[in-house]
Amino acid sequence: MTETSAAGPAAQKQARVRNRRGEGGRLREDIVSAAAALLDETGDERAITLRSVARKVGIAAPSIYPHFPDQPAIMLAVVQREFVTLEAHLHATAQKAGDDPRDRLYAVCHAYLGYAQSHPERYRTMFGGLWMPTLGDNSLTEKDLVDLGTTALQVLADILTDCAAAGQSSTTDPQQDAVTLWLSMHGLAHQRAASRLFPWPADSIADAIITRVARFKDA
Amino acid sequence: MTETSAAGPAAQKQARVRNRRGEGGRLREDIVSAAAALLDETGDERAITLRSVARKVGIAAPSIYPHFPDQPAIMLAVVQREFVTLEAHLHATAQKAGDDPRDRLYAVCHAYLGYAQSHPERYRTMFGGLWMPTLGDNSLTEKDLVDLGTTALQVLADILTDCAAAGQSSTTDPQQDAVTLWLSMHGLAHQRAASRLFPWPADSIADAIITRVARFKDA
DNA sequence: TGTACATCAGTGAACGCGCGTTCACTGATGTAC
DNA sequence: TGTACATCAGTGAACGCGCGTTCACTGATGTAC
Repeated sequence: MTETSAAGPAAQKQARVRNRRGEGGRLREDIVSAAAALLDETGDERAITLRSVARKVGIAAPSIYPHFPDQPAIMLAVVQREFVTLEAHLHATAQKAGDDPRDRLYAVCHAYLGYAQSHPERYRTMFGGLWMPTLGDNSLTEKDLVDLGTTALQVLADILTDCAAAGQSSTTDPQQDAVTLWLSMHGLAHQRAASRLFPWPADSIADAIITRVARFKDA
Repeated sequence: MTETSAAGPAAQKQARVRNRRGEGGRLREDIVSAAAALLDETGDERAITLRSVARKVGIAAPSIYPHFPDQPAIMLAVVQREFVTLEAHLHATAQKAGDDPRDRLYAVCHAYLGYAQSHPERYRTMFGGLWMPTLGDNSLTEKDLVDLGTTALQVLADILTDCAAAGQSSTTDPQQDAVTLWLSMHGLAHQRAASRLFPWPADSIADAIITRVARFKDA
């Protein structure tokens, strides 16, 4: 989860060189990166306009149109890419965490919370719901939205199934308990992303939630 | 939690009559009500502009200024009023729920979730964080923001203390566990408010969370 | 009781700004002959 | 090998719109005399 590929040269001022013939599609990636960078910098989805993104990339505003039909389409692309990044991060964490399912569950949950904490603006946007206006006013489809995040949820469900198989969790419905667990993590992650002013208790609060919601036997 | 006082006559078209002398302050309430109504209707904070609020109230745009210095000040007033409503609702629910602390805790949690479900746009705005731009760009102070929601949290903490005293919960730190419980409820409430498309499990999910996070002894 | 007047509760026109979107265009570059 | 040309990757000017904000104003109404 480094920043190297995401921010890139799109953040530069105006030294942008035109893509070679046949490589015009690269601009699409630059546009998405610029929008993500703008989100990180301003912390406000409202700052992501067609014109502000174009300025950030270093192109004229109409140059967006061959790549995106409207502003919500850019937001969707940002959010989709960010979900892929998050899910890859969770998968990698699960791999590294070793064979014990319980350890894996803790590791993945903490990785999830860590992502939200290091990219609060992106997290807020991904789950905030504001970037997706009324369907029909724009180019977004219902399927675009339903698909988001299902992979991340499945990672949790799979590990919870392993916990049950290993006799570590007393869950009888890992799929449902994974949703429950995610919802609890989301409450913590979202409030952290939304408010620095909240009366935060000890860091161990995450473990306290995981232990109990995952039905670990020593809870 | 009826709508009678909140929506009021401000929703009308253009039949607005000028307030009597000395009662100009009433316009302030009408402005807040109009902003809340606009939020319910559009589901989008971005739709709440000085001009759109003025149109909704049936006044000229500059008439806002004697009552609010800027748009964030209107948003703060909406959110503050909504928190007062929510907290009154929780208090009333706790009163009605009777003497058993455990029953009271379930009742208050369900009342909280019910509020979020019946006013998803308001809930999202109250906790979404988008309406509060960088402090310093506007008339909002840090204290304005910290104070929000502390009463609601205290309701939970008080009941959890009662649960412990009655031997129903094994919590040793009701204040911290109230925060934990609220964060879990918030995850559920916020995701409900943000996405109708989520793969929602059974309704009993709320009880499953409450029982375990509140450390009820039969969890 | 009548009347002058200060105040209150707003209005209406105007400004400059950034926005999304359109249109005709330009200049570099790969390709067909 | 040279050259004409189609295509690609964008540009620049312009439009109408809603926004926040300013300014001088208006007309009703309560009040002092």
